[in-house]
Amino acid sequence: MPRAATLRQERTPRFDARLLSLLGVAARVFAADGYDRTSMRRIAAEAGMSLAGVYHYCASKQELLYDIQFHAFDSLVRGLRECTAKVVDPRERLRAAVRSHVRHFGDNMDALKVCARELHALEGDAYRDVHELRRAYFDAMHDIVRKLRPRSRSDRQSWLATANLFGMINWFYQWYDAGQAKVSLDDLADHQVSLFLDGYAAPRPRAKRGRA
Amino acid sequence: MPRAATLRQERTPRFDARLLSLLGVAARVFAADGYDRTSMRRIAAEAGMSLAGVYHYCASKQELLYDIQFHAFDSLVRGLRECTAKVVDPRERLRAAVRSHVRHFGDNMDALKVCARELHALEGDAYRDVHELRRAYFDAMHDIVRKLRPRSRSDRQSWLATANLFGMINWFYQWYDAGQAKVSLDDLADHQVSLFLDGYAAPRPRAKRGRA
DNA sequence: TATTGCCGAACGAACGTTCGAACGGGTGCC
DNA sequence: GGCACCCGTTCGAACGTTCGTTCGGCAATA
Repeated sequence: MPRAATLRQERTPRFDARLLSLLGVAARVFAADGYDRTSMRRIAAEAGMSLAGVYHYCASKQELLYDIQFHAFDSLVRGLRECTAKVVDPRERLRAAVRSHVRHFGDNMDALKVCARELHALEGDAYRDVHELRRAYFDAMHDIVRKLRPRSRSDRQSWLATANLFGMINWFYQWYDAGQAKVSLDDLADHQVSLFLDGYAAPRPRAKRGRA
Repeated sequence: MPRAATLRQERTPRFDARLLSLLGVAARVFAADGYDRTSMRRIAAEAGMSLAGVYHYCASKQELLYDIQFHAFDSLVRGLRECTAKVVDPRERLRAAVRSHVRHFGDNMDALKVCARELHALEGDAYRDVHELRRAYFDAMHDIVRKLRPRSRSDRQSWLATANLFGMINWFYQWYDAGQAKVSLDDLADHQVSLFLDGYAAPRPRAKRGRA
């Protein structure tokens, strides 16, 4: 399966728009019911077309899943680069990164659920492609975390911290309901950054960086 | 489906042992391939029995999943109570709780993966039962977190912190490989507790509790 | 007429589950 | 001891359903 096949070879604008809409429907149903429990017939029905009609826009069910995950991580990586490009202070870089992540997935929770749960449903090159993108995204975040404590010699500490940071900012798909949320996405991101940087027991003992 | 049906009505010791072994095989395969992608034929083969033989020990595929999740959370809740029973210091209570959690799932990663990913595969009463247990476990951990800052009026802060703590200590099934791990489970738990309590930017600014 | 968009109908495979029958070691009766 | 009988255990074979995918064809558009 070529990388992002359906997204690369350009068709008519109408075709691209319909495909994008189809991917949105597929992501929603995959997120709600799980990839394997979702039938192509269900996707077709929710997209308002026939079963065979779906196969006019994609080659297979797995390609739908691949496109969803590839697109999600691709725009995630690009968003991270843009958001942190002009920020130099390490703590503010982290805040920008987490805000980008949380906002991105909060606005598009379906894709996050699919990415978090259905990587293993991909096979062969599709798996490798998405896995590579995930790795690139992790490494970018790891770099940001590493610069928080530049004098730390061992990479293990920063690696572990990054893994746990991802735990925080990825797990929220399990409990965050964008519809009736009591906290905004930016507030959530700030909470997570402050938790990660200064901990819960001592929320603001450090005067080094003034955040009231 | 009655609560833990197959575990409650006691059969011969041989029966119970074989069922327990079957549940272990099922958890392993579910964790590796996902609940829906796993066929009963595959479970039967890995368990060394015939397809029909599996149905001698369980009523359905979903009951296998239910028993795995119920047993996991049940022993998790009980382990939490035991580990924190005699600890009074709030920080040490949290450490004991996280150690219990990480050790429990680190020794039994299959069950954690299944619990984290396959709750929605349960239906009806089975879903409600497991959901209830999860809620009870979360509430117990929330109580521990709350006592870290007793003067905090709002519950929202502690609730958010607990949710993010669960993100850390649950997400590690995504990257922790018990086989070739560079850190022990207890070290990982300590790292997570220290990260949660004091943050990454200031690893040990508090002299209150001395951990070199 | 040629191409694109789309559909109804079907195909082969795999699925979860069921059923009837066989095996094998106890138990009681002759 | 020999025998019938039961019950826990296991199995092969099948059932009905659902799945992903394909194919021939029909409108509409250019």
